[in-house]
Amino acid sequence: MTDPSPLPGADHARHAEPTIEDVAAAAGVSIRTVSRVLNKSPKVNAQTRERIEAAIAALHFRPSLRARALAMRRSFLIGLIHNDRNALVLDSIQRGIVSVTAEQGYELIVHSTPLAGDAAIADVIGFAGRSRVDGLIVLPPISGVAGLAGALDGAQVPAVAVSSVPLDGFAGVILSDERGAGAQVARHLLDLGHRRLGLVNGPTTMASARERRAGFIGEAAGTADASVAETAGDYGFASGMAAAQALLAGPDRPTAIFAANDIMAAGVLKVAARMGLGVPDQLSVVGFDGSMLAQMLTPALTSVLRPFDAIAAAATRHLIARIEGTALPAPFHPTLAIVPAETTGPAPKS
Amino acid sequence: MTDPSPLPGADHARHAEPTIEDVAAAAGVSIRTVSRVLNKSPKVNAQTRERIEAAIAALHFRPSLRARALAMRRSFLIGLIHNDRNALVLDSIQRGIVSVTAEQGYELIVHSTPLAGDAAIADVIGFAGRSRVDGLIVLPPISGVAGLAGALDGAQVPAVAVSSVPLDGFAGVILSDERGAGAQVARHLLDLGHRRLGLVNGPTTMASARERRAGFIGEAAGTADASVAETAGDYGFASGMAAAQALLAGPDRPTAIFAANDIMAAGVLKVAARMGLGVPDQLSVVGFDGSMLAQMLTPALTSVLRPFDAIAAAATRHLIARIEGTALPAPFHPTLAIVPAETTGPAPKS
DNA sequence: AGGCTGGATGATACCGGTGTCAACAATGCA
DNA sequence: TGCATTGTTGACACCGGTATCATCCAGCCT
Repeated sequence: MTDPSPLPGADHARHAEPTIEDVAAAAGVSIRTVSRVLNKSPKVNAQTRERIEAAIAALHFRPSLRARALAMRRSFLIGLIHNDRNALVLDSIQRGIVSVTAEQGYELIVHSTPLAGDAAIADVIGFAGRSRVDGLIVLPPISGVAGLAGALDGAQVPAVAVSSVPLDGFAGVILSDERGAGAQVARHLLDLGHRRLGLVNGPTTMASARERRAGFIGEAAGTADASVAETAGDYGFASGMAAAQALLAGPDRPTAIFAANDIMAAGVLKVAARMGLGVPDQLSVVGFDGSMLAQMLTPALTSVLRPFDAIAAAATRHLIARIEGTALPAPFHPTLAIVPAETTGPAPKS
Repeated sequence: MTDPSPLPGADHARHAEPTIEDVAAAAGVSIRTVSRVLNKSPKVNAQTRERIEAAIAALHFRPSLRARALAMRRSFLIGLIHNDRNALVLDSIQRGIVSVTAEQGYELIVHSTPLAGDAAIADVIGFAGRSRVDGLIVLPPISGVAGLAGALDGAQVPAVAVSSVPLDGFAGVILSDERGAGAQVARHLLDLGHRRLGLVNGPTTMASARERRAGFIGEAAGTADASVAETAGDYGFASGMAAAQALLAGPDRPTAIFAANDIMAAGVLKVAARMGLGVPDQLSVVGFDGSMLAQMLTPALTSVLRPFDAIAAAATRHLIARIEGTALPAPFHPTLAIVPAETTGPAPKS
């Protein structure tokens, strides 16, 4: 059949994986027909199909992702971009992504960039071009970098952001009620009798942080004698401590503090301890994310649980649908629920 | 040159990335010569090389990883396998890996398996076969699964374990002095005057945990009136709490507890707080890993710092050297140093 | 019976690179 | 000047799949 040329360079092949040709020979058909079976084409005789499937099983044949990718001009690779140094939830997110990619025939390729700003954009575009991913999943905080979505769009790379709210340029895939969650927290604290509230904001560049703030402040405004003292935070531990120090310095310090993520809340707890403030007796604290950190802190942190694995899975499904041009799934509305733990209690009498 | 056949199926190409052929045309050479430049072959005239490199730069050409992979029968993909649900350090590890893969022309592909035991082995082998990775990096705890190394070996997949000590079947790539670190912890506590020591072990199936224990107990044995009470742990938070409850129940409770990782140490702190034991006044606690959790706890946890990013980078370098058949780098000996924080202090008088 | 129709299958080009080997020019040496 | 040698370069097959198109074979119609 083929040219009887001596095979060149000897066979230093490590894998010796069977190829589609081996399957075709075993089943007595052409490779094209095997290919049809692999792609579930309906135009194959039932008996032929069975014969081929038997051969595939017997040989433990797995089609080479890269040969297929080359021919189809698609890589079946989904890229994940992250640059968070405090990625408490990275594991859940990857688990959620892989659960979907595995069932849809994709693989997850990860790029963790140490850069920020425009350099990060260049790095991401370079990664996408190099690895030829079919699509990209972008995590905060890099997903909030201005211009990233536009750059990806320009490079024709489908991308979704694992973000709770629509991000500039990114499609709104996950629509969680951050505002409502912020309101829930305020309501929880108000119901416990707190009136002087403290807020440690997330980065104001992030829409989700702004939403949480709006919900929290809006709910508090509904109670006449309630007030909110705000401080800036950047989701980092140090910023949580700094914010707490600022909030707790004066005489009319808040009796409850809401931090926009668990990490900053941990910083608040540390400052409270140093100041000798009992939690929750003298100060209540609420975090956000429901990460494992919340449970591991002492006292256990009251926090708003976000189902990261489900969120990541939904983002992945959306991305794959976009890549394949199939019907887009409806936006995913995760439930954000406050999980009361040990850091919230009735407001002190004083 | 080529057949003037009408291009089929129209061009629904999304990327429109330039190919090696475009570069060759722009530089007025054959694709083979461009390929030589890409592979840094010395057999190219300096002027020709410059011309080609200029064309590459002008066209923003990036060679397609998958075409190259197909031709070279290598994927340039390195797989990372993890199954830890409490991956506090996953981020550092991925950052360390990517810092090396990026500079060596590889990409990182991640598989997170929800399975355990033999099913996990099958899952990993399936992943390796499907994605055709050139090599695999395996994280604990799945790296400790009996038979995994053998299975990978049988499948001809080069693999390294990011493990501190030689693991059954895996090459000893990282050789950290876990025993010495365990001894350091004991010494620290003995120097502070503690004599009744508690130990929350890691899984006894893990060599690194056994080493830490041996070092800790060995060092304590050198002090006549010192004693060590041991309990079992599985690196999980709940097991840390359970162990602490067991250790602290009796009348002659230890005045210092060493937990084999930070997560279990957090559990110990929580139990101590519930029992009203002041830390470090009545009880000292030491963790292991030096994760960000240690700093975020209150009081800040004394822990043994492990440079996970450097460890992961070293493992990656070793793996790539194995893949490419170049000289293996010397085993990496990371320094494990105890970082005193707020959870250790002088033994109580009593 | 002959032509038409549609389903099943195969031959062959192609995806974008690399490996092999031959062709060719320039150089060194006798 | 003739010839071997070295340095550059290109033609072509190939990696393992998929896409296009042609072919073959029944079954059906007039």
